[in-house]
Amino acid sequence: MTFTDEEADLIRKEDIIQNYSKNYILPQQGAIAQHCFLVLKGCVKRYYLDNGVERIVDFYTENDPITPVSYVDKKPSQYFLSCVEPCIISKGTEESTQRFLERFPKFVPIFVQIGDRLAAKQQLQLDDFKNLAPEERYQKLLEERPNLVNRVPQYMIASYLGIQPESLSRIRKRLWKS
Amino acid sequence: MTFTDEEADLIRKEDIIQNYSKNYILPQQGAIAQHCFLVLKGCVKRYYLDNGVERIVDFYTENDPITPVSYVDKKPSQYFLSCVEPCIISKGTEESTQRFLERFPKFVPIFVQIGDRLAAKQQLQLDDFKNLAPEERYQKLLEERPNLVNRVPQYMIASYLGIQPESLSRIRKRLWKS
DNA sequence: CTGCTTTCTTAACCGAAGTCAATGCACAGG
DNA sequence: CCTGTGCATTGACTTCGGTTAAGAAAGCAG
Repeated sequence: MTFTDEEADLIRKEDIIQNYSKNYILPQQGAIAQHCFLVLKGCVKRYYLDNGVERIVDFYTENDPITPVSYVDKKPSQYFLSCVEPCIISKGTEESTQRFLERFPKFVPIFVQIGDRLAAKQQLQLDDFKNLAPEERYQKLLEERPNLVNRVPQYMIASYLGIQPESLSRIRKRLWKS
Repeated sequence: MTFTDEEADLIRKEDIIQNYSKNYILPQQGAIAQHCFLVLKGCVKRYYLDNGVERIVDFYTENDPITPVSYVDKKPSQYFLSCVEPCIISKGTEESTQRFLERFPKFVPIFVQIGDRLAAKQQLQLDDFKNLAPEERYQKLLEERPNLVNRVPQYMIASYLGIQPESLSRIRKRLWKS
C-alpha cells in the first residue's frame, strides 16, 4: 500500500513530523492505542530481544507505514522500533487518521482490513520461510527490496533472514562466483 | 479462542453441519465472502501446491475455527482445505454469524479484530521459524499440540515443519535416545 | 595521519538436513 | 492367505549453515 503525493502531503500536514537521529528508539507506549508511523525519510528496523540477541523482524523505508502489532498476551517478548539511519518520521494520532479518512474515503475499507491483509502477507512470508533455503531467501530479498542491502549493515540483513552474518557472507561469495 | 458449550451449541443449531469423508476437499469459492468453518470432529489440513508438492500450512482439529485467508493478489498460489480424517464440520454463513453475534455480543470485538490477532499470531510463528532449528520446532509442536502427532501421518507433520520426512524420522530417533 | 571501533570476510571444524536408494512394516483388497 | 500400496525407517553421501577464532576493510574521531 503506497500513497500518492497528494495523500502523503495531507499526512505531512496533519501528523506530527519529527526528526530522529540514528539509533534512536521510537517510544511505543503500552499495549493499546499505539501510534502509527509513516517513514518519510530514512530506515527503521523492528526487532525484539531473544536472550539479549537482537532479532530483526522487518525494515521500513521511505513511504512505508509502520502499523502497531497487536500483542498476543502470553509471550513476554516485545517489539522495538529503532532508526537505522537518521530519520524523518510522521507520527499519526487517532484524530489525524480520522481526518485523513474523511478526506480520502477510499482508504476506509483498506484501514478496516489492515489486519487481514497483514495476516495474508505474513502467511506468504511464512510459507516462503518454510520452503526456501537461506540462499534463496537472500536472492528473493535482492529482487524484492534491492535497495535495502545497500543501506543497512549486512549483519542486520542476516538477522532479518534468520542466519548468521558469516553465512550471509559465504552466500554472497557463492552468488558472486556464478 | 475457544467456545463454551452453550456457544458451540448455538453454532451447531444455526450453521450447516455436514459430514465429510477422509480426503474430502472442502469447496472454497472465489476470493471474497468465503465460508468460515468450525471443526466439530476430525482433522483438517490447509495446504497449497508448490510445483506439485503439497506444502501444509496448518492443521485444524476439534473446536478450531477455520477463518478464510484474504488473498494477496499477485501470488498464483491458492490454499486448499482437506480432511485428514472423517470430519464433522459446521459451515458458517454470513447470516448465521450475524445471529450468533446478536446472541453473544461479547464476541463482536473479537470478530472485528480477528485479522489483527491472526497477524500477531503469525508474527510469532514466523519469529519462531526464523530462529528455531527443525528439531526445536518439532519439540515445540510436541508441547503445544501433543495430540496432533498421534493422529496425523508423519510426512504431513514434516511438511508442516518445513522439513523432509526422513529428517523428521531422524529427529525423533535423536530425541528418543536422550 | 593515526588509532579505534564497527563491519565484513576467511578458514577450519562440526553437526544436521537434503537426497537417493533400500528395507521394513502395516494394512486393505482380492 | 498373499500381494500391493502407503508410510516409516535406515544408511551412505553431499551440501550447507553454525561456531569459533582470526584477520582485513571501512568508517570515524582525535
